[in-house]
Amino acid sequence: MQNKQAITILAALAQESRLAVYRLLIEHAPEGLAASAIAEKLGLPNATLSFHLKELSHAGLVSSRQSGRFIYYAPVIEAMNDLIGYLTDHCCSQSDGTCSTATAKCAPGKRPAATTRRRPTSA
Amino acid sequence: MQNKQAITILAALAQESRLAVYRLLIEHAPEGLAASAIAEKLGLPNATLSFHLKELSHAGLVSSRQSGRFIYYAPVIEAMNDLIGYLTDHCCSQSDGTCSTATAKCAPGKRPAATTRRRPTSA
DNA sequence: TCTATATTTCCATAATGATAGAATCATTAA
DNA sequence: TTAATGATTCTATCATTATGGAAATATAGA
Repeated sequence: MQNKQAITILAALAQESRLAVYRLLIEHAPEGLAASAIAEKLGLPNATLSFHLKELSHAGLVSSRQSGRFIYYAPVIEAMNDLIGYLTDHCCSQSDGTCSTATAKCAPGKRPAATTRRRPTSA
Repeated sequence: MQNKQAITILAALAQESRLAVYRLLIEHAPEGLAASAIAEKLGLPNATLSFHLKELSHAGLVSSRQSGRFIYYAPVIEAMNDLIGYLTDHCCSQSDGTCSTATAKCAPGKRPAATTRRRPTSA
């Protein structure tokens, strides 16, 4: 993943409403949700939501498909994976050539689906 | 990790100069670099760099320590780990209670230190 | 067609973020 | 104390992003 692409994705997620939209879509993956449903669930005006969906879309974090009068938005897991990969590749010391401590923390072998969970210090 | 904290960190990283600063510091972990060295290496005016360092600092992504007339900035790996943890916890479908596909991608068991690397599709 | 609904674009406004020169503060050495 | 250097804050300016009402653009059903 390129630097600029990472910045685009980071910026897309670094906004309260957009992060909420993305997380909501994750909860409804892989089908996604219609824009109207998102707007209602998050209490966002249509125009505002549309603006944010465009941002997320542009960043490649969500995809859209039309179904009748509805447009369904769904998360693009791969984009998030790429971002996590990018961060993981740059989250640990590279001066000594290894990622010893950090890797253990960054990429634990197995993890349960959790909402409020601490990173395991000793994976 | 809280939502707002994640947004703060994401916003701190979602800026070209700041991401460059952070990556530079990662290359020089754990000692870090003096502000002057960062400014020189990245070609940033002092005032501009100081502004960005404050942002990174505020987000908890870097720490600073004074040494003589120099102030050394170092990356806080834990903050990045927390962010990756947060993203990992929300990067995959939760509707079915599992993270099957996504987990394999998000959290590969072991990975080498790489600069330009693709996420392994089959971990 | 006409109507209702879903969504986006347009637009103006407000809020926030970035930039960098100049002034200021802090530390050290002479 | 004075001078030199490292770093931050002050300040003004410019640029970007967010907001949301109103108008415009689809789509589907009557």
